[in-house]
Formats: sequence, structure tokens, C-alpha cells
Amino acid sequence: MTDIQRSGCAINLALEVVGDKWSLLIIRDIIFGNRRHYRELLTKSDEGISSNILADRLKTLVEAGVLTREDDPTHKQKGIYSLTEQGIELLPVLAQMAAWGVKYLPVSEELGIRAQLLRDGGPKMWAEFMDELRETHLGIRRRRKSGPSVGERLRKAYEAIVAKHAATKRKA
Amino acid sequence: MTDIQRSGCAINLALEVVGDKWSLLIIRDIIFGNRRHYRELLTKSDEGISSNILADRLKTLVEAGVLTREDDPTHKQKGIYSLTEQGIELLPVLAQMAAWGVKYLPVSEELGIRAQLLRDGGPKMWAEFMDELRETHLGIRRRRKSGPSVGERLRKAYEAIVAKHAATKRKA
DNA sequence: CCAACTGCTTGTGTTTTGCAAGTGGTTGTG
DNA sequence: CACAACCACTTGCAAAACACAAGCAGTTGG
Repeated sequence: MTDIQRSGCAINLALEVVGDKWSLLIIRDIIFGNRRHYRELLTKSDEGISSNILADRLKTLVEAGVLTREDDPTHKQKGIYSLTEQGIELLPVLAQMAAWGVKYLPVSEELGIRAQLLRDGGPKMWAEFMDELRETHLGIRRRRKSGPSVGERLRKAYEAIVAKHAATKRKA
Repeated sequence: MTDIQRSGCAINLALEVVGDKWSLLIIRDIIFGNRRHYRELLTKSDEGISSNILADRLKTLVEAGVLTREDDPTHKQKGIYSLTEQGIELLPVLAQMAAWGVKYLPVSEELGIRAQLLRDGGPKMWAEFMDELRETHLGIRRRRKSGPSVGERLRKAYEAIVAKHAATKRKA
């Protein structure tokens, strides 16, 4: 965002980092969509961010310490964006916001299922998901839990709804 | 914000309502600063919103169902802005955002104390505070609890820090 | 009666955003 | 080894959002 500081209030400072129209959506795609490259973030999101805005936000988020960028060893031009611990800890913010959205706004069934699961799972589920993100993004090993990960559970629930809708459509 | 809908994602829809630079700050001032009139919101905030932007956001938030506006019976020109249940339930979002800000950003001691208390109090304290807001803004009676309200506790903690700093400054 | 206050609106300049096209380079394939 | 596809961005320009200062019709309190 801007460099000037409006006030030392916690909420204001947080908004100066992620309080624009796109930053939290980018972080959402990294967290829930497992996007790690510029091109993935540009093309595989539902909202369609402009390339210049995406480039600018990624730079800003790296400067703010929410993301890191490193070169992809498998491809000289690719960069890999990873969440920092600071970025991972935005998950509760996103979860609360999603819970609010799902309660009061016309969220589509496909896209709302993850918000609902995350709300029902509560802070315990968030913590587990954050541990998974620490493993993926920071390389911090975690104790293996039995059963599927939170990430997998969210993904499968989403896919199940999409399949259900596709089936309904076929019948009609 | 804009009328066009980018996607049916819960987080995206939430951001379309409160995802600009000012909306959440206005709601913060109403919740934590107990501002209810246009002029209070305009002049008693640390950040200094422009009058036209404030007017526009209040209108948008009323249309979105986050706030209501009624005439002040004591003054023909004054309007009273109140939170709806939908607006009150933004408190957890603000609380999470504040907790994140206080952990990672250069929050001033005065302005951070409330965020810390709210974080340490956890969801239980948030629920109590929301009940107090329901009483103030919706007129819904709540069971009286013993001891000072959450709102009072937050205010007193803030004032104590301000007083402490003033004392330090006098000594220096 | 009048200064101060009320919730806004208006006008103007600046910043941010959105869209389309382009850039220099890398990679996979026939 | 030529060439199309892909890579992360950049550039130029129009549109929208924002910031600042001033103004407005009406109300209130002294």
C-alpha cells in the first residue's frame, strides 16, 4: 500500500498491509488453492486480477514480510512464492471473514463449503491447517496425524459438491 | 464498493462489502470508540477520513445491511448510526485482525492494549462484548453480569496507559 | 440575533486501478 | 536446432477511487 502511516492502531496497520481489494484474495489462493507461481495466481483465480496489480501486490507482500519469493530450481524463470509465519497467521482472519461471508452474503454452494467446514472445525482445525502450511511453506516437519489432512478434507468436500452439481445438471 | 460481483467466494464477497481502506475503520470506531454520529466519526478518529468518503461509506454500509441510520430525536439534524447484527458479527474479524497487527506490526502501546486484551480474552470475551453491543445498538436486553463490562474494561485499560505515558512525559 | 454546529455536497487535483499489449528470456518438442 | 508455447513481469493509457478544501441549508444554544 502506501508508505505513509495513518496511525499506530493495530487494525489500521493491518489494513495498511492487507486492506486492499486484492491482497487477501492472493493469500486465499495461496492458502486454499495451493498456488505458488505468478502464472497460477494470475490465471487460476475466480476473480481475474490484472497482471500489473498482481506483480505489485506480490512485491508489496514480500516487502511486508507476508510472503517470500525464491527461484524455482526446476525452471530458471519461475519464482516460488511461500507464506511466512506472518502470512500463515492470516488464516484466522480469512476464516473469520469467510464465516461472516457465508452467514450474510450470497455465497455459492461450491465456494461456501470450505468456509463452512472451517467454521465448524473452529480454531482447533485452523491450528492444524496452519501446521500443514508450516510444513508446505516453511519446511517445518509436523507430527503426522492419522487420517487425511485439513487441506485434503477441504479439497475433497469442494470436489464432492462440484461433482454433485455436475450430476444434477446432467439429469436436467 | 462496486456493484459488480467478482465471484461467489465467501472471502471475496466479504471483501466487496468491507474490503476497502475505510469501512472496517469506521466500524472499529463505532464498536470500540462508541461513535454514533457523522461528525464524531469524521473528527474523532486517528486517521482522518475525508467527509465525502465517510458519507459514501456510511451510505454503502447501510445499503449492505451492516449499519442502520435513524434520526436523533434530540437534534433534528443529527442521525444516529447503529450496528445491525450483521455489523456486530464483524467483531471477530476485527479482533483477529487486531491480534495479527499487534503481533507483527509496529502498533503503539496505547492503541495496542485493547487488541491484546481482546486477544487474551478470546472468543468468550468477544461474545460478551457482542452481547453488550446488541444491547447498545439493537436494544436487546442482556443478562447483567457482575463487574465492569468488556467495553468499560477496554476503555479503562486504554486510559491507564495514556495516563502512564503522560506521567512519564512529565517526569522527563 | 448570531456564532457555532449539524450532516452532508461540490469541485478539483492526485493516486490507484483495470485492460490490452508487449518484452526479453526459457523450455519442451518435432 | 528451429520454433511455438510458456515464463514473470512491464508499459501505456483510460477510468475509477480518493484526498483536500470550500460551501450549503438548516438547527441549536447563549
